[in-house]
Amino acid sequence: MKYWLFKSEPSDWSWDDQVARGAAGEEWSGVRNNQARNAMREMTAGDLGFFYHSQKDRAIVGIVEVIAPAHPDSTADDDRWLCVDIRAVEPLVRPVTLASVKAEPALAGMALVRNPRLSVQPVAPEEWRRIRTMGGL
DNA sequence: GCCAACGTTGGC
DNA sequence: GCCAACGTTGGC
Repeated sequence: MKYWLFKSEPSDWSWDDQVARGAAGEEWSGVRNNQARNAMREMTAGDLGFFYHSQKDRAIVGIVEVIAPAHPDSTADDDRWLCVDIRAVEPLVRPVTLASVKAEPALAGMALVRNPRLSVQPVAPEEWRRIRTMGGL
């Protein structure tokens, strides 16, 4: 079981959009970055991830589950890009803001803090537990 | 709206 | 293969 973080602009694809897809989930398509692609390649069905809103919100708002491992991204014009399928599991009771992540020394190593532009990134188990707790779960 | 950080492109 | 120029992302 591994943990991840998926970043999205809510005006583009929001947590509410994700929830609306229900158990069928949705392809996490459109990733055009090698590091993010490599992260998705390591995912297996059953892995869990945080759903993060960038831009105006800047907060982790929910938990998602990987329901299909990496496969070619049909929205790409060549075959080197991949996507996984994810479904919404549950929202955080309280969103965990980027500011509160940055304020927590134990989370200073997260890619969210160190490399804000990486849209799909791994999360360490201890980071996962801490953010879940901060989010009221 | 601005700008820093990063990735990609293309000339050499 | 290097590196300058450019485009994009995302925090502020």
